[in-house]
Amino acid sequence: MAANLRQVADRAGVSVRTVSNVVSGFALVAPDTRERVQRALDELGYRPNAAARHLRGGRSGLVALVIPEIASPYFSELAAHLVRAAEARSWMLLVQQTDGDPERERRLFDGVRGQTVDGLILSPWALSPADLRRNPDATPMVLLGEQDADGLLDHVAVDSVAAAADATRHLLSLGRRSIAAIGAQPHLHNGTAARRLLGFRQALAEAGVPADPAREIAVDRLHRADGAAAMARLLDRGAPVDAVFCFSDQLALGAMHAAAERGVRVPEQLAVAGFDDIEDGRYAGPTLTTISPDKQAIAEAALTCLADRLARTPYTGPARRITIDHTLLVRGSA
Amino acid sequence: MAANLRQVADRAGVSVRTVSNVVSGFALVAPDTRERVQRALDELGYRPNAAARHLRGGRSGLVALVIPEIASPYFSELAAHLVRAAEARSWMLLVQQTDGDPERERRLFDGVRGQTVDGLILSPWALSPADLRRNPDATPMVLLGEQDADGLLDHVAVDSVAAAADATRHLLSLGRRSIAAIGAQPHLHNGTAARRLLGFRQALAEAGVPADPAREIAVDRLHRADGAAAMARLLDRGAPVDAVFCFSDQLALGAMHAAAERGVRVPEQLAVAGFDDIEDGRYAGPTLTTISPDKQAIAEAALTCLADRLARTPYTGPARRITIDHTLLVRGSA
DNA sequence: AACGTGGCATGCAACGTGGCAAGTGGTAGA
DNA sequence: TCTACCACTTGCCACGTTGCATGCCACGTT
Repeated sequence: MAANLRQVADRAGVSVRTVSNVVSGFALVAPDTRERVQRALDELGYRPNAAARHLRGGRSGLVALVIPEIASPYFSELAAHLVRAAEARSWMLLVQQTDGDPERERRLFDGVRGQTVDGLILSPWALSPADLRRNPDATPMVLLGEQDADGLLDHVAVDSVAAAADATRHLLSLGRRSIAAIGAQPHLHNGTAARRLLGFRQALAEAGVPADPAREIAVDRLHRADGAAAMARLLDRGAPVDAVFCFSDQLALGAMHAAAERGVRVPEQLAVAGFDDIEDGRYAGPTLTTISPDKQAIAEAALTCLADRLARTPYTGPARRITIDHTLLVRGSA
Repeated sequence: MAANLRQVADRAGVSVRTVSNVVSGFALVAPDTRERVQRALDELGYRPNAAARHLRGGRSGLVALVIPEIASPYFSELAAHLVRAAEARSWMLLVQQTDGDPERERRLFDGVRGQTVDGLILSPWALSPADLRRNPDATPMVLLGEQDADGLLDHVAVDSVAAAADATRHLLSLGRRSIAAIGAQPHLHNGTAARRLLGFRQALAEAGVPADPAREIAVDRLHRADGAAAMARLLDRGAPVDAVFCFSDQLALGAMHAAAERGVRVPEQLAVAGFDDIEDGRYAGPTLTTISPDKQAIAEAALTCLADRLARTPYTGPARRITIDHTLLVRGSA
């Protein structure tokens, strides 16, 4: 097995080049020659050598996805869409995780490229805009989320300001006025958290509800445990809270868990809204009201960006900033 | 950028071969030469060309993970461990999903190999043992789960019979006697489901509880929705059920959801146990009692198998069947 | 009969790297 | 002074593929 073009060519009595033409199907080959070669291909079980094609053609057929954590439901659901969308474009998806570590993030950001992958889909966590701008080679790259790199890089994201405002307005529409936000990340260059906080504040301001910094809870990570801890802090402080907008569903699920542990009823005493529309939220008790980004559209848009950049290499056109639709899904928790 | 050995060699005033020696660090190079070359490497920002190395050396540094769904929490958590374990061995992980489609499964099983990846980690869903045995090239391969391919392929799995029996015995120890099982898959060549059913039956038999086929519910997939539907069928039938062992946590979470919808209290009226120990279970209401497989150990074992096979290619030694430890985690649901 | 054309097939070269074995220059010992 | 040896360096080749340019042949035209 592992026959190469030369062996197939010998067997079919033609040149290597002709076999290559048959395999790629593009060049001009006489029908009977084509058939003879095809038979040899089948008999020997020929499979194109990816390494040689990569070396010759400069394309690996690989796209890297660099994210904080693949085990996080939002990212694993997104990865599922990306794998499918990539397959439709004859790409395969390489998954790398940074574990939220800036050093690893920088290393992967620099390292995965180097002719290994055709493109890079990066969800930055701690990298600063300055880090991001430093794109040493011409590897096409798309950023997920709103990192505000001065519009120099392709971005795909929902409008976090609008979405956060939508969620907050919904909580306001329920008559809640003591609304907290969980998920601020002032210590990170994380445009996403900052923009969700902005949308939250805007909606409160619109409704004439005074901002209360004590109700804006920062978290280190976006795990359930962080949401639970934040909720616990909020409740144990004793200040009135009748609703909470969490910047991710994971945070929201953790927050609901902490509320349940303290006997606080959701949604009666505490309305909870999340962000991401992960599957768990649909089965939580109560089911989670959330902002649903169109994940399939994100995947499609990201790959389209890469494909476009790749088509005209080196394409140094203006960065694209693609905004993806979102929906407010009202369920049981708010 | 994208300098190659030749350019570095020209700059350093040495031969390509010497630069290669410096880069790989293995051969004999005079200290001052090494330093000079190193400077040229740094100045030009040299990065080894993955394609050329792959072509020359036959190793791509890639391992493929072929699973039904990356969005499924069990698999995404496992993938997280695999990415980390792979990185420790200088491998990168390529993720492919079959969506439970036998045709795609077969295609990926055959197709990903072909010199593209150094190894294959496969979690078969619908492929028959006969399909699995047909390993056309020598690409090292590890199976996750118990597919019973006559011991011809490397396997890594927990002992599903023992684990299912452990979970069932726990339900029995609570005094429950009307115990159902959700997750049978008689229509698939799925050794895992079959073995969990076997363990379930064994534990019942040990306790002298008669087997009741009507309490063994089959499912098509392992999603929450399947668990919810199965639970609904079970409850709506009106036959007494005071406990249920689900073959996955996703099924269990769905089942708990369906129970809650019908006002059935867990664990008072219905004890629920799952399998997989996914993160959601730790935050469900009530928290989910489950069998916890050591996922990190699975990841390590799978990669070790691949590495061993790869080290002595073509290693046609006997297949290894590695059994991974599991623990029963007793939490709120049972 | 010589020529041009178009359909098809082929040889050469190169992508960047690393194994192999030979080559270089210098030093120590005979 | 010659040789043997050592430490270091190098040229050549092959991995499998595809772009390019060219070769060959048959057929129809002039």
